[in-house]
Amino acid sequence: MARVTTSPTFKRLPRAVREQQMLDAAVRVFSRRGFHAASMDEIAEDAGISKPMVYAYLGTKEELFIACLHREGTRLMEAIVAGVGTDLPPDEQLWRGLRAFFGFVGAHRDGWAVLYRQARAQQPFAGALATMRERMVEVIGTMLAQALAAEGREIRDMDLEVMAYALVGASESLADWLADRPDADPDKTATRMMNFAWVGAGQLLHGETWPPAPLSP
Amino acid sequence: MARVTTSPTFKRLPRAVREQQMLDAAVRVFSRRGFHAASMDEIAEDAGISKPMVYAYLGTKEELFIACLHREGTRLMEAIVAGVGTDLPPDEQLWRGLRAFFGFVGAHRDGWAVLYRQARAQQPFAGALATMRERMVEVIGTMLAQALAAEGREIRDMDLEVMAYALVGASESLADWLADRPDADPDKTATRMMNFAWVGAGQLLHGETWPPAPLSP
DNA sequence: CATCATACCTACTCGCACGTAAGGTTACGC
DNA sequence: GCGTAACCTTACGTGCGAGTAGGTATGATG
Repeated sequence: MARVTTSPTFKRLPRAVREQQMLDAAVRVFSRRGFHAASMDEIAEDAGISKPMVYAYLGTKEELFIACLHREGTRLMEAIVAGVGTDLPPDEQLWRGLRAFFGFVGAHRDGWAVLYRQARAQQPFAGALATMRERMVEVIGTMLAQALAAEGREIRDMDLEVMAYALVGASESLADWLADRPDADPDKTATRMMNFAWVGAGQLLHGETWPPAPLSP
Repeated sequence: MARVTTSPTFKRLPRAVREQQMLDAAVRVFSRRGFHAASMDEIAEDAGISKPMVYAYLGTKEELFIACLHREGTRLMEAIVAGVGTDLPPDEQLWRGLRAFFGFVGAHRDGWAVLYRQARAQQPFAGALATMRERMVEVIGTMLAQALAAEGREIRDMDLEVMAYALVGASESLADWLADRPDADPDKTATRMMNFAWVGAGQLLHGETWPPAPLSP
């Protein structure tokens, strides 16, 4: 069938490059439309390529979404573990983790939207996301457990897990807050989160803050 | 066209009753399938009624979802304001709010899933949900502001807002945790949340807890 | 008992978007 | 220079599900 095909003859690129472009486009489109409302046509167009290429390289819509999820998730994890030094006091570790986390979200708002806002809701992906969250909860849990061990104290495992969940949840919520406010500063957000998580609302209301800065630096 | 229509001739019910049945069904189906994967046919079938009735009473799929959102949201809000007494010390107020909140989620897991897991992701509804969350944030913010005023202290508005967001976010996260664990106890979850939010991770690790119960009652 | 409104049904239309068949075109090795 | 493989296209087939047309029962009111 195909007609003369050629308009101004676009550049041909190696597969690896195109794949990244497609993933970039997919993340953008999924992020602003949602999984279902996003059409493969729009993703292809946004990537400057035609639809069958997307199918040829990344497979079906679901597989494409999984690929996005995987890439963004890996990036986030890497950013965090790179930020958290080892062998530091627990509050310092937490602080660095939060800084890295909010830094990432501030710099990759689309990725964040795909990763959490979308994946959490859509049935087939909730599992994959849950796995990622487990890992984060585990990381935080381990950190807290070490802090406890250093003090020679003990808390039930479930309490630790719940605490880690609360921490992760609060962070996710503030990440949403941050993602919706382009002018907000990731570092300030991290500071506020740290104050809330470490010092607690009760002490915070009494004027206590996490060392050394006052509540609003 | 229509055939003999009648099998054993089901009960005819007044509109108000059917509407509630439909909403019940819609919440169930939306909750387990997600907005898009849910079909109007399945909702109708689950409600024990045929599709055109749904359109006649509740309108299009979007409108139906909005109706679910509205009903569940109102119920949640009512449960909370009923729980929070007025003119109590702030920690007591927070504690009661959390109890009511987790109690509601424990008893209406489907409603919770629709309200948050779904609405947050789907484009057209994010706005409506955001409004509801604003209200909650405002309620909490006001509460915190009163607590501050009682102490004669002051914090920037934005810090209060962020703190409220963190609190709401942590609660949502634990609500998810709770919704996924049928055997978990809402009251215990509320206790853990209260400890985390009020006392803070730092003090918690030192063995401090919120009065009067120890960490795991 | 006629009449009207309300509850309720079966059986369709129709568009959208996933996924694909079949065929062009450029680049690179030999 | 020539084959062949990788890149890229247009133009479909197809299924599913939102929404509707048009008709049937039932109960209330005169």
